[in-house]
Amino acid sequence: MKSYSKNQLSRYPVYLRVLQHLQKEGVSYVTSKALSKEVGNSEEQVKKDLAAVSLSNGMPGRGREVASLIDDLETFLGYRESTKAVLIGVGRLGQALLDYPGFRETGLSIVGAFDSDPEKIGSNIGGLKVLPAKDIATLLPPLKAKIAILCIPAAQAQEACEEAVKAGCIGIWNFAPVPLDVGDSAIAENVNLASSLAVLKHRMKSILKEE
Amino acid sequence: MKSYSKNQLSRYPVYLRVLQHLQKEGVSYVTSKALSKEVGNSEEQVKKDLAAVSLSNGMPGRGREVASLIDDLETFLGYRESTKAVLIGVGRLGQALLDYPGFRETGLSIVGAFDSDPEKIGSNIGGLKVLPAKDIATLLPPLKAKIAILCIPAAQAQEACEEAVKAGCIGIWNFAPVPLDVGDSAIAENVNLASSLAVLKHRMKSILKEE
DNA sequence: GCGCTTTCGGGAAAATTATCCCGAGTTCTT
DNA sequence: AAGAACTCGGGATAATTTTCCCGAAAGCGC
Repeated sequence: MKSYSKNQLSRYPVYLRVLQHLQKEGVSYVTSKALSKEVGNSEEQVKKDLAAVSLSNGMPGRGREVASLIDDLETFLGYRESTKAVLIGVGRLGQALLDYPGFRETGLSIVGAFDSDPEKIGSNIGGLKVLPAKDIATLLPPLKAKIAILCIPAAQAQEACEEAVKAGCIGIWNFAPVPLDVGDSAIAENVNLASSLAVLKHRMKSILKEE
Repeated sequence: MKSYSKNQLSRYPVYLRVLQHLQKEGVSYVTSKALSKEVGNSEEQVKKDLAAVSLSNGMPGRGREVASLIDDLETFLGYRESTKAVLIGVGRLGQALLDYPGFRETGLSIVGAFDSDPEKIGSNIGGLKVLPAKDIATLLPPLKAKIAILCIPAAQAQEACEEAVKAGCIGIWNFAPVPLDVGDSAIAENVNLASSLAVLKHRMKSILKEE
């Protein structure tokens, strides 16, 4: 079976987003070249990426059918099937994620929220009743969530991660800025804003120097 | 001059975070092997990464000095100097970022907030008075911000991006899920949650299959 | 219908990134 | 104090990722 690098996987949602936008504008065929302009990658990379997940072929001289590309990408990315997740840590960031309407179209449905703050437990945030974090072991399994979204301070992340994995989660979406040890029975994906910012700041230096 | 790949740059804040944690625990020397265990990368990669930004050498048989590594990393990452930024779009996510205390230690200071919602304009959020987005052209330049943090819906991102660049920003930290065209005089860095989630979901498949 | 242009597909080459490996120097153990 | 065990640094090797390139096929203009 084909394998996909992290970078390559990251590009697919971008293609999909652009294709959906094109479709809304009534475009029904698109060339790799045109798509590469939109997303900022090279034409060859777009071609290889699409060929790797698309069942249909492009037409020489015309391009690829937008509708079937969207089909293929949504299927490949699992947008068509629902994946259940729980959110751990209902702070500002956690609330922002609960509120984010875009998750629905990616097939992610947040079915539970946990927090350790007594003031928040029991309250209703984003349509979910906040559950006590200390009872994850008993309250999480019945929710059948496969993903745990960690929006808690770094100091508590490892512990929460372990509890979530024990409670049946196989994916940890980690927004805390620390590396996690998830063991072999789960996957961790980190969203590290400090890393993203480091890349931006370093790239900015080259512009400052040129001027 | 040495160049750094995006992935490599992303790793440095992770090293730094772990080193700071070790220092708090009273550790003064660390080996590449020990550090590699903490961050989950290979030992060789850690060695190369650190050698690329560190002025000091490690001691065979003993490792590297934690304090000087922290020094070197903070300097390299620009944590020691303040970088000014404005935030555009004070929704849930924007407010979460305004609130995030971790930015201060990375040298990022948010000096202004813009929104187009009349209800929000003029209100005080996170210690900043929200300014009208339509007046970015005149209100942004005096703030001397080099970075614009875009927390707005996809449909408005490109326009806001162009305004920010025109107003003097050379870095666009884009939280909208669309690729931006920033021209040659600026750098864009995307935080695309859909991409991150796509990576996680795809990796999770391998675990589901094994069982 | 017939060239001309465009675009695809995929093999080959180039570039980049990560890993392997070994000599040299330092600490630890006995 | 001498040998064993680590660890660093950095060159060499391997793997991966990206780019280059060309034949074939489809659309377009005349």
